[in-house]
This record gives sequence, structure tokens and C-alpha cells, in this order.
Amino acid sequence: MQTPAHAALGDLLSYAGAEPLPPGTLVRVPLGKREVLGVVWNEPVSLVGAEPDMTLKPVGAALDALAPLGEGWRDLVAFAARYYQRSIGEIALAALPPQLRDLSTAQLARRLKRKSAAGPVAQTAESSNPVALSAEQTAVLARIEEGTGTFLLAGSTGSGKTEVYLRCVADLLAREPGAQALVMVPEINLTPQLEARFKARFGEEAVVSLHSGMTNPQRLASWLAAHSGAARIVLGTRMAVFASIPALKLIVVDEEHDPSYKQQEGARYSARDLAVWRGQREKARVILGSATPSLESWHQSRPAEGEDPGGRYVRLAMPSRIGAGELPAVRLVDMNLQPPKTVISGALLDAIGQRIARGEQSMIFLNRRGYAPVLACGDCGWKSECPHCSAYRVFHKIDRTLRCHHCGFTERVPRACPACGNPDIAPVGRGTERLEEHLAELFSSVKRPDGSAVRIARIDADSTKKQGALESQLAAVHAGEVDVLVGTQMIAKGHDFRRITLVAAVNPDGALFSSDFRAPERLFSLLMQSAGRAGRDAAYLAAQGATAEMWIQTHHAQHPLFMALRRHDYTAFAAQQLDERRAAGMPPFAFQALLRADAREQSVAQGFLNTAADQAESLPGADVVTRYPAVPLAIQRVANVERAQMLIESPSRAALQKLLAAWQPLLHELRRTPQGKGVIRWLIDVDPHSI
DNA sequence: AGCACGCCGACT
DNA sequence: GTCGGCGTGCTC
Repeated sequence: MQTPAHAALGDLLSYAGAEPLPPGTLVRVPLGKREVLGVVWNEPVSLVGAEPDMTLKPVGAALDALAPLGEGWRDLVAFAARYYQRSIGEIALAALPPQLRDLSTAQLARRLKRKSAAGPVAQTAESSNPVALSAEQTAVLARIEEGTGTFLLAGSTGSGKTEVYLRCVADLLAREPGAQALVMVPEINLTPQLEARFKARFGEEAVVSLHSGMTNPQRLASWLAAHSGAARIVLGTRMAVFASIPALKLIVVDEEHDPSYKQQEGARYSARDLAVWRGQREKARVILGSATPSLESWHQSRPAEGEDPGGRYVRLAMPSRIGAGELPAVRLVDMNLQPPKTVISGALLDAIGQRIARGEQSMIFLNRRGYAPVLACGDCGWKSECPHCSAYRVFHKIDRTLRCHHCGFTERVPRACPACGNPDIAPVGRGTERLEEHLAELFSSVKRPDGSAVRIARIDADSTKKQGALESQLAAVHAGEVDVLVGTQMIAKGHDFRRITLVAAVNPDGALFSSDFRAPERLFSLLMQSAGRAGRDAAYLAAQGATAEMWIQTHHAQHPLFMALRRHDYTAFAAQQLDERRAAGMPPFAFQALLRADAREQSVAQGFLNTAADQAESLPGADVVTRYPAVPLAIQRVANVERAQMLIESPSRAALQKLLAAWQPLLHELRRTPQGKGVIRWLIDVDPHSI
């Protein structure tokens, strides 16, 4: 009858109840010695006259102050559970606000009484006087209005995608009383500004947010508002895709290419893919928006007016920036022509210096936090390895620590080499901390227009750990209190800096020759997004007489990725990447899953996987599903746990799904045999992001 | 996942 | 002599 619990316990548990409860009803049920939250899943079955083969425990109190969860929601949960090889209970429970688990019926009723019913959407100043649309925005909106299904909105950074979302929501709310919309963004950091914009347009009452940064009571309140229909607009991160939204008619997935939409622990779902599925199921329009769509979405889409109707999504383009300058000119600096060990080339230094002299801002990216990725002894070759992981600990100069970014193990930096006693141990490589320090030295003699010293700031996961730190640091940049901003990809996303006219990536080469076939896609997208941070305010550029520039320092200045980037030509880059993927039989032309196992010994983890692969031989679908040999993960050991994985691949998604479904019970079984002894955990990752 | 039961090391 | 380590097993 219901579904609490996790893991290897049968998907659905049966309970006895005096009254038939409709599916979707939330109930409290006894499980072992505990009482847990459950959801009535199937229509009740009458056992009158039947001989019970087991004694059923009685179902507990129903949370009947709450409307039962709808069929659409239950279908979504069931699909996600099936597709990602997890139990229904795990998905359902993760989808419900945590506080619902430990709230009594009476407490819940009290909660609900406080909430008012759905009101009309308030007309605010902005909603009665919206900004004028560009021709491209108008055309795109018209196309969405007349169509149904899923749309891929490929719009340059600064082309006004958010305004399109706002209009689509406004049109929907005006057209269909009671209809609801779901708008997703990849990162928590991006929700406050989006929330502000939606609330300004639609009023405080109409909008709620759902993300993991909220407190439990806040999350419950938002969830209840969405479930009851009081909230017309639900904003959130990937978890929001599972919100109960009974009158869902529109889903927006902003920055749909962003890897954050893929959950990386527990049930490894893709919120973007589930959004598309949910939209189809609910007959809701889905808009996937991005300046650099994922190759999966690009491949699935075709132009609206094209001759080739084969795509599942309608592709809509907004190539022009509005209110913003031209896309920045991309300048490639060939680091092979620079003196060895150059960090910032002379030309880039000059360019930044000119900006400082004019009172403009520059932004420099380095996707590596800390001071230096390794500390090494020049005498004996000691390196700052983590004792628990197969990785180096990163040197953080700020607090004089060596920190493992994988297991968190932190120690004070030793005075001398721990192996040979040599006091001369040196940082190798460069992170944002060291870059910040280096820039401060380089610009120590440079003065701002008013004669004061150059102000350099750093934004990364370390500088923003404290609550509200990111907001205050961003505010300082907006207020013009910073001349040069150094940071990780954290600053590449979404933030609308008005006075930045130069963006630089000082060392992006790592991703060019990575073993991860998605690395180029991610790099291109990151660099495009970064470029989009520069010159966002045409009026400012004109007043300054400035042009926006994106600088890239590389040892591979002729690389096709950079050539495409220089022309801001996503289409060409995508075509080239898709050709490579097609030739190599990789996604989106094949479907993948990873089977992973962790153990104290690498051989145990691999043994488990390889035995499992042997057993899969006779399963349905096995003939068209390739199983590669088990290999260690790129970072083989984390926190003293050895990790192994096996790639599973097929040109047929259905065959892959069929095999995985049949495989799962065998894997549970295998764990109980001697072959599975020592396996700490195993998991299946469907459509994995990094392999 | 919880939460039990169950068999081996350093403390009152 | 106990408290507690987490290995193994069960939950309608």
C-alpha cells in the first residue's frame, strides 16, 4: 500500500486499513520499531474472504488535512525510480519536504490553517509597465505561444532569455486561471536574483522558492503553497522538479546545459531530463534555455522553420544581445611565444592596466581554488599527498593549511619536508589565492584614476563560505569597489556585472585533452558564459568609449574550440563535437550507465563488478549492451575507500534500461555472496556525466 | 536508511 | 566485570 524505506527492501509495502485511502494520501506507518511517513501508492485491495499470507500491520494516521499527491506526481516519481534504478520510496521521500516526516497530523493541520487560499496575482508596478521586447523576443514568444511540447531556446548571453521566461509565465497566468509554472536554475546562488525579478513582476504571494539552502520550515511552507496551488510560480534548483504542482502548465529550465542539474549522489537523476518527461506527461510546455545548449538537447532539436522535422524539441534562436554591447572580441594569447613561467602575459597585463586607468573592471578566471594545488620538496621529491586519498592536498596560504579537496583532511603546513627535513618546500602550480597575490604584486605600483591603490578581490568557494559572504562580495563589485576580480567558475554564471569590460581565462588548457569526452563541451560553455560577463551594458561601454574583450591564454591557440569561440560560433562547435561523438559512438548517439562499487581493496571492488558483468551475460538486452571491464576511478581512493567502475553502453536506451532493471536484483543478491564480501556500497548511475 | 542483535578491546 | 566498536540482518 505504501512506500517508505530505502534500498533493497521491496518497493512497496502493504498495510491494513479500515477505511480505503485514495492513492497519494500521506500516512504514518509502523516500520520495524519506528513510525515513518508513507504514501499510499495503489488502490486499496479488499482482502475480505482472502487468506492472508502474512499478517499486515495497521496503517497509522492519514495526513488527510493535505490533498492526496496527484497522479502526475506519482507517475513522475515512479518513472524516476524506474529509470534511475532506485526504489519508489527513496525518490518519493526525497521529493517531500523533510519536515513532513516528523510533523504530527495535528501540527500539520495547524500549519495549513495559517496559510491563506490562492489569491489573484497582484498587479505590480513592473507588470503594468513592462519593458519593450526585441524583435527576436517577440518572434520567439509567438512561436512558443502557438506551439506545444518542448522548446530549446538558444539565446546568447544578454539576449534577454529571462524576459522571455517572464512573458511566458505572464501569458500563462493571464490565460489560464489557476495554472502554475516551474522555473529551474542550476545553482542556489542564482535563485535570489531570479526570485527578486519574478516577485517584482508577479508579486510576493505568487512566487515561492525551493532549494536546499532553505530552512526546513521555509521549505515546507513553499512546498505546501505549491501543492495547494496558492503559489503560481515555483522557482528552484534541481530538487524542485519533484515538487507537487497540481496545475503545472509550464516548465522553464534555465542554463539547461549546466552539469548541476545532474544529481551526483543518492538517486542520480537529471532534473532537466525529468523536466522534459514531466512536461510531456502533464502536457505542459517546456522551455530549455541556454547560450550553449547541451549537445544532447542540441541534437534532439531542430529549427522551428527548418526543412528537417526530425527533432523532438523546437529550436528557437536569439542571437543578438539587447541593451548590451557586441559580444566581446576574443583575444588568444599564444603562451608558447611567452617567456617560460609567464603567468599573465605582458599584453594582457597592459590591457588590464588600461581598464584600471579608465576606472573599468576586469575579471580573471582560474578554475582552481587555494594557493597551489601541490606542495613539493625540491630535495627528496616529497609531495603533499593526502594520506587517505589518491590525490594531492592543496596548499591554502591564508590559513597555512594543506587541505584535501576530496575527503576534507586538513593539516597545518609543515615547516620542513616531512620526509627529509629540508626546510625549502615550495608550492607548485597556481590557484586563485596565488593569482590574487601575484596580481597584487604586478599592480602594486599602478594607481587608479584618483591616485589610490588598485583593489583586487577574490571570489571562490573559500572566500564565500560564510553566510551572506557571496552577496556582500558581489555587492562590492557592483558598487565599483573592485578593479580586478579573481575567481573560479562561480563568477562565470549569471551575475550581471555592468562595469566589467575585460574577462580573462589564464589557464584553460587542462580540459582540451582530458580523458572525459565531455570536457571540451564544458570548457566551451564556461568560456562562452565567461565572455558573456563582459560588456553587458552598452550605454556604459559607449560612455567609456570602451570595447569588451575576452582574453584566453593558451598553449594551443589554433585549437578548433578556440577558433569557434573567437567567432562566438556555438553552432560550428556543436557540429564538430557531434561529428566526433557520432564517429566514436558516444552520447548522444549511445546511451550509457556506470556500475560503481566501493571497497577497502580495489581488487574487491573490481571483482564485484566483473562478476556482476559475467552474470549479466544471460539477461535480456545483454546482446546489444556493451559491458566494459571494471577500472579504477580517476581518483581511485577517497577517504581510504577504493573505488571502481564499469561502463555500460548501448545504442538502444530501451535495451540498456531492460538490462539494468533485470540486473539490479542480481546485484543485491551478489552482495550477499562471497564475491560481494567487502563491498562497502554499489550504485548505478544512468546517463552519467563524467566517466 | 535506521535500528536491532552480536561478539571482541580499554575503562570505572 | 561493563561500555562501545561497527559487521550483519531485517523492516509489510
